[in-house]
Amino acid sequence: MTTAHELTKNQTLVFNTLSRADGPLSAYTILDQLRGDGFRAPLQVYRALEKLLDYGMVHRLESINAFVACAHPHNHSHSHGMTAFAICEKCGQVSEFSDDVITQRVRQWTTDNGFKQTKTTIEIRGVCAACGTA
Amino acid sequence: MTTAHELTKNQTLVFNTLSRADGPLSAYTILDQLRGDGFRAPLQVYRALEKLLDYGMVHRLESINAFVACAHPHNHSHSHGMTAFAICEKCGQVSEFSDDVITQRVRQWTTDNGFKQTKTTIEIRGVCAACGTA
DNA sequence: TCTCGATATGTGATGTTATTACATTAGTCA
DNA sequence: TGACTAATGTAATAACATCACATATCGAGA
Ligand SMILES: [Zn+2]
Ligand SMILES: [Zn+2]
Ligand SMILES: [Zn+2]
Ligand SMILES: [Zn+2]
Repeated sequence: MTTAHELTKNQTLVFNTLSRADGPLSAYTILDQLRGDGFRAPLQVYRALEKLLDYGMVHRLESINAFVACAHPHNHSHSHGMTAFAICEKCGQVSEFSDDVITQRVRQWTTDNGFKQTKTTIEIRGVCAACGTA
Repeated sequence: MTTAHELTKNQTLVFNTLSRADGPLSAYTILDQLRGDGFRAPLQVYRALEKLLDYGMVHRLESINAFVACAHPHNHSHSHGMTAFAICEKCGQVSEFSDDVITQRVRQWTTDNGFKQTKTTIEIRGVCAACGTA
């Protein structure tokens, strides 16, 4: 079901920047990294991000105003469930996972309450195993 | 276990503003509503919000950069579980709830992965029952 | 091939959200 | 009193995001 999306030049540049990064980047950090490629304005980044988010290739981390490449590069659908993120406040590493039980419980609540969900954000802030023992 | 906190003047003003509102407010909206009470700068709002968040009297909605008074005004602890929010994109109404199963599953993941969580954000965006049938 | 419409891009200005830095005021307690 | 802490006031700045308008690119059909 994974549709291959033909990325435009700017989308490719932004996606590659995120893919190479070892953690989430802010839009302005991406902009700075792409100055050498001709990027001059935030909108160039935000427009590319908008598409990449649509395609499911990138996620937005609401709690830190940053963006990260999807951890499942060959399966951009996330068709079955909601995605959760654990964000380390020490090293910035993000772990992406999904949990069917959580997905079901959220769906249960929305069903029970007549709420039509369009997007769900689950972000766990804290300290990762590596940083916790360091 | 609910500790009564003595609020300062600014904290009281900000909390009352949020309590009277029928939905979440941005810090700058709060500021505007408090101009008549002598508020002149964002920091006055942010400093009060910081304390109110500490006390658990107010929640920050990460996905919309806004703040809302806790829906459980006489029990600011949230001691037992994580709080989730359903945010209507039509009318702005926020429903606050907590689900033990979700809390347990998140804890399970963090335990399994050695992740020390400090705060967890769960926000469901969509359309509430009232707006969905309107 | 030409024209049209849709999509993508370039650019400056502006809007929105949050913090830094420093000065001042008010309460607490030897 | 003096010394300390918490709270407040204010200006400036930083960080994040969008609007408005111009230009470019590309493909479907006349
Ligand atoms: Zn993903
Ligand atoms: Zn870490
Ligand atoms: Zn609450
Ligand atoms: Zn609604």
